[in-house]
Amino acid sequence: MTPDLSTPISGTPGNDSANNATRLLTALHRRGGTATRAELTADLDSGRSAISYALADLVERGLVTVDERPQQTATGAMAGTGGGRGRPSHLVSVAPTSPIVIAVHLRVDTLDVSAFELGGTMLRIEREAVEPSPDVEMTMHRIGRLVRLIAEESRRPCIGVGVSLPSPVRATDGYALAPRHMNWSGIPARDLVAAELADAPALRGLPVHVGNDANLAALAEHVHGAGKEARNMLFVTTEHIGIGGGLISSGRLFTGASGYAMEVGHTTANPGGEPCRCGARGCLETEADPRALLRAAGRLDTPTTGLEYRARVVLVDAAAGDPVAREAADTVSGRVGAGLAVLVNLLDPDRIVLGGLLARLLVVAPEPLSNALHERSFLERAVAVPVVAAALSAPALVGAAELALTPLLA
Amino acid sequence: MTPDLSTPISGTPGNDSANNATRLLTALHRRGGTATRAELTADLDSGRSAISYALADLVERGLVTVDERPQQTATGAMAGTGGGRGRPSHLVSVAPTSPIVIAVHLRVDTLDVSAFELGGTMLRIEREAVEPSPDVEMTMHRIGRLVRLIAEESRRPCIGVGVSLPSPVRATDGYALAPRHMNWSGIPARDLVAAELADAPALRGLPVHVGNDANLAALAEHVHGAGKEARNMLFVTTEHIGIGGGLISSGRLFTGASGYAMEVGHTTANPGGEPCRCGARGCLETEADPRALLRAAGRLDTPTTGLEYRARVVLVDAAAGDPVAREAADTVSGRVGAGLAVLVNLLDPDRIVLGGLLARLLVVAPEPLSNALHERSFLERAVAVPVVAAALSAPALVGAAELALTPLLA
DNA sequence: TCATTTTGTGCAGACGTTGTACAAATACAT
DNA sequence: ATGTATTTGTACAACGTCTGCACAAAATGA
Repeated sequence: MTPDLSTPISGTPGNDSANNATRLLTALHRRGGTATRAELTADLDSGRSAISYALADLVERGLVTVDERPQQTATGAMAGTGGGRGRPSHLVSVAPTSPIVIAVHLRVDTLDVSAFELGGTMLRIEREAVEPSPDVEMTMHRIGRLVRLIAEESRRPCIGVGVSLPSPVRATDGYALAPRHMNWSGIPARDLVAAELADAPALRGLPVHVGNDANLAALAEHVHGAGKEARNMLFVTTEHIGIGGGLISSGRLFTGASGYAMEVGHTTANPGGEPCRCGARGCLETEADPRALLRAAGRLDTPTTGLEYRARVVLVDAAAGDPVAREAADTVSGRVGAGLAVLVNLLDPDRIVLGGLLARLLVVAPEPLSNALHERSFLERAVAVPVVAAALSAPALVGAAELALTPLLA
Repeated sequence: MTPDLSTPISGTPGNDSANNATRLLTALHRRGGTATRAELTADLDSGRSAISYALADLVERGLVTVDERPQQTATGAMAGTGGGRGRPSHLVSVAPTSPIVIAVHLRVDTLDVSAFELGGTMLRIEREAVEPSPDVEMTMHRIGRLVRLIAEESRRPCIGVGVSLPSPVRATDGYALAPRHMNWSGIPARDLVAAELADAPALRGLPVHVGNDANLAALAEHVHGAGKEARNMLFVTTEHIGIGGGLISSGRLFTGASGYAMEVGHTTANPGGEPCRCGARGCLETEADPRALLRAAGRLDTPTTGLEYRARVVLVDAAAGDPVAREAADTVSGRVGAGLAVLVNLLDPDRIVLGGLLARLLVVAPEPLSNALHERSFLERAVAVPVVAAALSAPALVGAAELALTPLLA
């Protein structure tokens, strides 16, 4: 049984995308793919019969299944309900026949390709190592091969491919402007990936969505991770070299007009600090990425190999009591706080999520960060923005899946 | 005939606000209050009968009127249509019985209170001078008196009051955190204005909306001014002291989680410049507000009187050939460009609108600004963001009206 | 005067949503 | 066991919005 997506998941005959069926599917997705009918009814705050109607639609399309008699555990307690009084609620789940998406995440040293279903569940992942400064064409071939492999072996309809790249990505055509540290000058990423899919009849013409890695990580943390409850979430991360950022505004990913928004690397974190390639001094990128931490710890000898790992070691040493490492962690932590303050003044988030090395830094040295944030930001006088570490292990990959799922949930 | 707003301008029985009637009203509003049916049909791209249906609703409610026989001019050309072939389109206008809103704009030296109707037409304005460091209670009384006066004399139903304040405003309760340069410490603005309305039976309980002046100016320029075509518009302005900003994201005002977003005054414009009250150096606020221009021109003798006017004189002199004034204008212009570059890297707007003194500066000295913007911003490599001067004479006032109208158009 | 073009209207039908009343399924007290 | 309270799912009728089609209306141009 293949799901029927030929007709739009309607709404008013015309152009309404905020109908109950779509909202229901979105609510189920945000709950991780499994929820009771009662929970979904509460999420949508409509009547129970509205849910019946919408649910029937989704079931008929093969997108969800309803278990009317949730399995009783050995003790007799219900699986889905809280165990209260009253008739136990049916359990709604993503159907095993429901469509999947393929997510691709290209990093400096690894390539991840993965299948996701509704709810954000990762079904399978393939990881390959990437050599430094890889060949564009060969990399695209490898992406294409893995996507085809996973899509075919999954034996489920695939409705889209999401690609996460370490580069600003033009929204109109998925062109990657400047893939960071790949020695690539700019590539028409969406078209290149789409061309790879043209070889497989089943995948030809499949929509390909491309996004910036940090933006997608922000999206993922918002939907499934540490920013679930937030509606205006600022995400900042660092991996390898440079700083990436993403913003969720009113529950939606803030992309800017062209898709280049939230290049936070050149926010001032330390006026009069190290000179940056952008011409200014003391940018977040030069003061708080793995290189900066290694430099502060006096360990920046071999420039560009295993930066992130070696920076993590500094944090481990700091936690273990190494005074030099501790000093370095505190210094960088303060710089991060100062940079975040600038962003808070501009963006007024209700939550800040830190990813990559910054998440680990937050655990090892939280005080300098929050102190600097409080001192420097005007809004902190009125609202204390919680700063938390990211919750997902592969946020950009999940975000790429999220991107490919949006047409279904929009 | 008073318009009937008791039932929601429906849509689906439940909670749909994106129905044709509302969309039609919004389209009419954005066209300035007058449009042909054909134009509205195109704006909504639905069938003609859908417009018929929605329009009948709005006419019945007394919100709009339809002129079926648009006046022919002396030459015989139609007023509304382009004069092409075919049946001429009916002319749709905001009804003279339609509701109005009252807009209030409090500045350091003036208080404006004004009536607006749908379409953004200002019906009447009352302006009073405000003494430096005014008494809060007295100022609120004056606001209340003018609002009641205008609302009563307009003889039309009033559906809301919008208030623009030179302060960050908390979204939840309309509390003005720190009214700039008023010597006020923070006031529950919404409640105070609402209390003033309680005296007049006709206005009691009327919704009061409070917003930051720069945010509201941004909103106004987006809907009726220089940012009409933009969907991601950055607005920056300066009046008297300090720098204000606002952002339109995907066609909607970006407020942040609490309403404090876009405090752009402390964006770095000149690393190592003048020390700022925020602790950093070279903030936009210290490098590009009227004081900064006066300082650069060597005319900052008497600190805080008529700053904006005297700064304008500097620009006039610069345009007339005064070398010192010219040098000052060029310097400040470059600083503005550098500050905008930081914002462009973060926010990726498709248009920048400058208001107040910055609009005049843009006319007198555009090159240093655009050069600095191009040099410093990464995105400029890919997209050249147009920078234009504001088009409205009282944008914050119009924005306050816009704020009060949103419940009708949402 | 007639064809062409563009625009408004009437009408029937479809569809999503809701509210109400009722049935089903549990926990808890007796 | 039995009944009551509580919570949840379903059937059904009604409503209101939107659409598409066919037709009428109002202009231009040959």
